[in-house]
Amino acid sequence: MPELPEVDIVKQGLAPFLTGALIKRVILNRNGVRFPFAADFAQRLSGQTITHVGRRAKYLRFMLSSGEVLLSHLGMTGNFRFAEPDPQTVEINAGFQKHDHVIFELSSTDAPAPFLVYSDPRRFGFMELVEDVETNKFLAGLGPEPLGNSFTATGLAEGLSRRKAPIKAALLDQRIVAGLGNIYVCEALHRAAIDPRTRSCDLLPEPGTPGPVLENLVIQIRLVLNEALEAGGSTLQDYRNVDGGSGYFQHRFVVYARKGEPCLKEGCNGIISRIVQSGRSSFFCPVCQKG
DNA sequence: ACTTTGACCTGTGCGC
DNA sequence: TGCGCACAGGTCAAAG
Repeated sequence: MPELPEVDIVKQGLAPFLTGALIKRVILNRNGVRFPFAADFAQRLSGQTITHVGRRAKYLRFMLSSGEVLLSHLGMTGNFRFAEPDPQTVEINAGFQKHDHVIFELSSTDAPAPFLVYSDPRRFGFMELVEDVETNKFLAGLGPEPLGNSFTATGLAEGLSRRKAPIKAALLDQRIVAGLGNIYVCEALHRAAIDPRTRSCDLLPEPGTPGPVLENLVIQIRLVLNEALEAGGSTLQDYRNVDGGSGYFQHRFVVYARKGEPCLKEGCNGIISRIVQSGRSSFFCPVCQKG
């Protein structure tokens, strides 16, 4: 899926066109994606104006004039695009594609096309209308934004201090830090020279102090996310920005998907390994990534 | 309380 | 060419 940088690029692509746009109606091409849509989902959206488009962790948040918020998670393969209906067809949803599940008809002065289409082949994403963002179950337990001021080495140390799970699994846990996924955890751990199998609690020199290793890890997480943002995110297969374009950060992966290739760290002669942790691939250099 | 595993889906690429 | 298998950016519920 889109991780934090990709979701943010989507937000940046949507915000200029959706802010102030009126949702004239919503067409659902199936009952739900990952979760079923509420029975009145389309009806509650119709007639609303989008007042703001934001992001929290990997969630998009569309603030509505009603005060409700449309929460959208892209899962692994979710994407938004603007589309024109086929003028030759009578049916409103003709001309759309197999996995176009939700179609918003907009009244917007400057959107590239009058329809905003949510497409998601694997249907791991979901959309939900929430009345109170503060108490929403998906948002309530999230950890700090990794690019925000509340993400600190001290706070990270607190979260890891009693954890015996590998650091790889802990950084994927959105309650520890919110927005990282498999790619950027692999890349950040390589930059920080940390073996992904290291027990989280072992990264603290002593309980209560983050120490230089976690201080550096925080810096490296921020760096890799910022570099990915500047590159427009990473495109593997499905991820596309709102314009249908690719990101470019995949060309700058140092470990992810590089099994068997040489480590690119200056002076390191290691070969990138792939192991499975918590059912996910971890790529790392066994030579320069030590606990 | 913490950790791991299975489940949810479709598509793609590879070996045979 | 076709088939089966492994794998893919995520996260939740259930089981250990």
